[in-house]
Amino acid sequence: DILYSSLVRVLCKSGRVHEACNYLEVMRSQGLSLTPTGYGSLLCGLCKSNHLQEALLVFEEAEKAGVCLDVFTYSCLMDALGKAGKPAKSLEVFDYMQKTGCMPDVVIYNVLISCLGRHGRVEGALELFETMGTKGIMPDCRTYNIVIDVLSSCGKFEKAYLFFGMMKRRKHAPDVVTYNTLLNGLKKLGRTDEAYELFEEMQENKCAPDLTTFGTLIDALAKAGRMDDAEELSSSLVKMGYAPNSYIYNALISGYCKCAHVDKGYELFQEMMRSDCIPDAVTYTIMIIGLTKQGQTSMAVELCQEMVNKGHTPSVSIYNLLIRSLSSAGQVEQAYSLFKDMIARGCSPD
RNA sequence: UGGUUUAUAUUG
Repeated sequence: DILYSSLVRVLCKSGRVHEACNYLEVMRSQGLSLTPTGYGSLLCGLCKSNHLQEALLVFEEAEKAGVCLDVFTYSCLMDALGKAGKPAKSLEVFDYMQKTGCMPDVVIYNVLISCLGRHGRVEGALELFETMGTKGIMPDCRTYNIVIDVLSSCGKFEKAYLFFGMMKRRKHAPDVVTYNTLLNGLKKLGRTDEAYELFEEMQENKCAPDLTTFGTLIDALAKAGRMDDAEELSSSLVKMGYAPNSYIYNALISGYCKCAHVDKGYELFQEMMRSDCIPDAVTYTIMIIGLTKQGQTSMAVELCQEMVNKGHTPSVSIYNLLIRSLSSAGQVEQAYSLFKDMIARGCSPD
C-alpha cells in the first residue's frame, strides 16, 4: 500500500496523473488501497489537471473508506469546484470537512469567497469574510484582493475601494495585485485618469509595478483611444527592464485596430514575429477582426490559415465573421471553401 | 519550494 501510494504521490506531483490513475487500478485489482496522503495527492493532481469528475469519484471513495483528508486536499477540491462554477458543492465540501474535524484555514476561506463571489453570491462571500474573523482566521492580503476583485467585477467599485481602505487601516500593506485589481476596476469603468493617478500612488507607496500593471494601464489607454500615452507606457516598461509580453502587444494591437489604424497594428504584429514573444491565438484573433472590419477580408483569411499552421485554433465566431464577410462581398466560393476548411479542421459550425 | 487572488481578442 505504502509503496503504491508513494508512487501515486510522485506521479501526481510531476503531472503524470493519468499514470497515477493506472496504478490505482492495479492496486484495486490486488485488493490494496491508498494511504491518506496518496488520496490527497491524487485528488489534487486530478483537480489541477481539470479532471474534476474523476476527482469527485476519488473523493467519494475516500469518504466511504473513512479516510481523513488534509486541509490542502480540501482546498484543491474546493478550488476546482469553484472554477467549475459549483459553489453549492463547494459549500457542501466545506461543511463536510468540518464534520470530519478538519479546520478550515485562510486558504479555504479565500477559495470559498472567490467561488461564491464569482458565481452571483456576493452577499454570501461577504458574510464569509465576516465569519472567518469570528472563527479566529484573519483575512490576509489575498483575501482582501479577492474581495476587491469580486466587488469591482460586479459593478461595485466604490464598495471595493472601501475594502482597500480597510486593509490599510488593519495594517495589511496592499501589494502589486491589490493595485492591479483596482486599476482593472477603474479601467472597466473607463476611469482612465483615476487609474493613472493610482499608478502613481502605488509607486509613491514603494510598490513596484509589474507587467500586469503595465498591461492593465496600456489596455485602459488603448480602449480610450489614447495610443500615444499607451506607447509611452510601453517604452517605460522596457526602460524598467521588462520585456513586453503578449498582453502588452495584444492590448496595443487591439487599440490600433479599434481606432482604424490596422496598419500600425500589423507593424506590431510583425515586430512580435521578430521578437521572443511570438503572436498567440489572441493576437491572430485581434488582427483577423481588425482586418475584416477594414474590408481586408482576404488578408484576414490568410492570417486565419497562418494561425492554424502555427498550431492555434480559430474560434467558431472567427469563422462566422470571415464567412459572413466573404459572402456579403459576393465571394461565395471562398466562403464555402472556408466553411469546408473549418469542418476539416474539426470545428463544428453553430 | 504540495493549495487560493489581478491584465489582452470573439460574429450572428
